[in-house]
Amino acid sequence: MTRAIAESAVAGQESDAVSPAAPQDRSVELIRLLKLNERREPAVVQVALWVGLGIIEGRLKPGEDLNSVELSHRFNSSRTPVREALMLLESEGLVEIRARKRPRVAAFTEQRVREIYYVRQHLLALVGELVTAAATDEDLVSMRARLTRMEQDAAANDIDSYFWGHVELQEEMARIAGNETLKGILDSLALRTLILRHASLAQPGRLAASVSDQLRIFEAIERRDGQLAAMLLERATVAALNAIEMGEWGSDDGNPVTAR
Amino acid sequence: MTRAIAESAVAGQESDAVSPAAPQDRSVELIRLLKLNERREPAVVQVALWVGLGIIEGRLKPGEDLNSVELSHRFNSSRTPVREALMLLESEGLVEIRARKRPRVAAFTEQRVREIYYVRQHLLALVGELVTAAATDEDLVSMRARLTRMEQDAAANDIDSYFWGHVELQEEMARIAGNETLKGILDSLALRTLILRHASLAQPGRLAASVSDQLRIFEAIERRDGQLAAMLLERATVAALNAIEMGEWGSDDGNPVTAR
DNA sequence: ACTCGCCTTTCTGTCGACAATAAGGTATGG
DNA sequence: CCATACCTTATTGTCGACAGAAAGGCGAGT
Repeated sequence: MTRAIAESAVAGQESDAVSPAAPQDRSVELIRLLKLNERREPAVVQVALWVGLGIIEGRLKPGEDLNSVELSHRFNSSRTPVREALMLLESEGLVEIRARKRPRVAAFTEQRVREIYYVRQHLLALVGELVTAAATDEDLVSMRARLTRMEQDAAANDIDSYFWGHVELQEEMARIAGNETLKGILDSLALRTLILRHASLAQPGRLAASVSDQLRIFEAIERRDGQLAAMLLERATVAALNAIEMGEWGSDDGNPVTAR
Repeated sequence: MTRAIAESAVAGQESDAVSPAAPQDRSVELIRLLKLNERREPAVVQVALWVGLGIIEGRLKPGEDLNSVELSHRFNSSRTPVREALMLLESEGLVEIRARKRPRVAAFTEQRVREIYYVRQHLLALVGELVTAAATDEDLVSMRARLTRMEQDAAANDIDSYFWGHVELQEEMARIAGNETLKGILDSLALRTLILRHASLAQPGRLAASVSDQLRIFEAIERRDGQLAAMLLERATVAALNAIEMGEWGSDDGNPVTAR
């Protein structure tokens, strides 16, 4: 029996109480990322959020079993909505479901992470160009406000809050870019790397570097220099990958990774 | 009650018998595209294939209701596997499921199609570069063989067979490119446009133009000119979109669409 | 004839139960 | 002591039933 789930939280409804800033903001954001807005059967959403957040925050480890009967007990429901929630998470790459085997928390190879960042890098470049062309003055104001908050988070060394602010900023840029398909793909890719990104931000100096990158990107957009914005976004993405690789696998040397 | 499903096929197992060439090849290809290999509960696969093929072939029209109880009767199963199959198709964008409403065949706006092609265009350019760098001699032989078959299909004006050959060729290129994530995204995008692509190939001259495009792309790969391959793939994708837009919405003028 | 609201029917989401299968543990043999 | 085969247990996938929500039809009122 998999006891890990039973140990890792108590009530099932409120397993937060960890972060000081925004207790349910991340749930709201995750609901958007998982597209749970439309498909809002309460039980399904509840399970998907708890498991999804658990994976992203590292409470549930890669490869760990996700026992559907135990989850159903935890949420006082039957296995049907649990299975549905797990399938939703599977479609976003957070969970692996193979026939007749226990669902597991998805595990990435280093190769897979490189792949994701390679695609992300190029898609974010597209976003950079599109967002520069499409951003209204209000959009710029909104983005600037977000950046200010992120700067404050960074100054306070509040990694968690900065992290989610960063996620929301990229989501907003994708929205402004006006290509829902592109946004959906980026959301999906973002989800798969959330846990890694979160960890990489904890590295010394990484937070400051990220803030600096985001500021330069915003300035390029503000000056309507789409090519520059695209290039900066691309480089910032490569930098994020490098940070992840150093943190996660302890890159033997400091060579920048040429994402393939 | 939705009678459409009941009318549009009889047995539920074999609803092909339409094309002369490869009766189940397209099922095999669709199984790959829908990633049903690993998740091979027979009932689920059966339903997903029947509905998915129905959507792609146009047997099931956009917006049409997908009554789960009727589908379960059709396949002598309960609604559980049917629901699961529909969720799989939803995650690939072929079906829309909203809470407490009937699942429907997904309907695209023209805007959405443009979005998809905009992303596809850029991702295929990436594939062009990667595949040129990574293709072994055997890969080239295999691609050449595919192209030969496609030429024959085109000469025989066998749109259906050419169409699936084209799908398989792009799948193979993505595979050779060696980025599974990229391949997965392209598969997903491809699925959503299969029905449109199929229709657009029926336009006079479109088949020949497509063959010509594919040949030039292959030659660029063969000569290891990645940049050219990328550019040609991008242009071919734009051309495909133009064909779709003319066919589907009867473009008022002949101006090439600048995919946005 | 047309609109609005009620009522019936149909369908979805959920549940607990059951058979089949995988996982894990135990005993057996080398 | 380790490996293998068997057996027990736990877990999955499926089913039919049921409550509640949509959808559609019907009638009353204008």
